[in-house]
Amino acid sequence: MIDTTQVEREASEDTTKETETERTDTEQALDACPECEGHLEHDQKHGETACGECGFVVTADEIDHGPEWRAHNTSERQQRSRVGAPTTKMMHDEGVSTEVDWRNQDAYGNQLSERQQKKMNRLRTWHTRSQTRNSQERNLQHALGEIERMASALGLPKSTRETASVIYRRALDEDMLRGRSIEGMSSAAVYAAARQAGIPRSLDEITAVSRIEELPITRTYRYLARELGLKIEPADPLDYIPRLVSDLDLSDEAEQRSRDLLTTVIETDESYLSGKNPVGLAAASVYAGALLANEKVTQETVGEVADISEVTIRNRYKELLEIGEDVPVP
DNA sequence: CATTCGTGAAGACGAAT
DNA sequence: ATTCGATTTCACGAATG
Repeated sequence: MIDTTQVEREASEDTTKETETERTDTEQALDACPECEGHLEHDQKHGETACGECGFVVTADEIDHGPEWRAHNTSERQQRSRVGAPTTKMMHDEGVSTEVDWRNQDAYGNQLSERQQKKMNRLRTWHTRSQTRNSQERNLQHALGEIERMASALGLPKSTRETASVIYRRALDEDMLRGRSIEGMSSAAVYAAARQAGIPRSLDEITAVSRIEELPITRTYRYLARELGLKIEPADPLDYIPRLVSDLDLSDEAEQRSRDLLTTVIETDESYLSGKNPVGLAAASVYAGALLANEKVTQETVGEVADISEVTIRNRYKELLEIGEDVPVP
């Protein structure tokens, strides 16, 4: 349950920013990331263009995420919300909190009129509501900010962020946060959401944008998946192929061959996936696909973009060709 | 010379006890 | 909590082009 009564705070922010001026409707501006050469993804909601790979933000529209409208119900809130906050700024505005004294006296100690008393009562009510009243609310704000930040750095679509938020809220409702870090749970939620959405990001990638180590993330994720009964298929290697192909600048043909190879292998032996790193499998099939399409890539480079050792690529690659040798060769 | 291939030791992880 | 089995990684050297 979310307390929807939150105080708007646009008043303090609209002075400096020109807000959402450029609303480029280009879904994805294709370009290369200056950091890691990964492909860039444009996030029009936030006016950011960030690398899908390393999270490097190319054009940042400052921290202002546009005007905040009042949201009257939950769905509106989800659509319009800047769900928590542009990260840091809001987080520490805990420091500027105000107190409304409980006594019905003015600053000089005079009793207030009845009318004034009523007014003060109303003020108190709204004040406590507006303040992140309990630890859960504060927790949630912090977490949602983090989720937003990480998802954006990973180039995940809006729907996935919402999934992550929902997962996090469920975890919070189930009181699963005890003894666990907000960061860990946020990261795990993002990871889970990405997998559910079929656009998996490997744990390494999550770790790269998270503020904590991989271990607590995996632990929390497992716990999360178990307790919440998240039905998550084991990551499908096919889902990794497009990204690898684009990172390696391979042709469509190579991608198609990779897919064909991988699907036939999976079909012939369902159990083949068990226990194996899906990224490794994807990388191997991409490598094989590139070779079949007569495009040159080394095991090393494929391993680099996939974050997989060449040895693993070798092993998988060998097995792939054994099982799926009936794919057409030019 | 660069790339690929094969190997054994060592670590990491999940499942079972 | 420990142990076991499978997988992955690392480091090296050999083979191949």
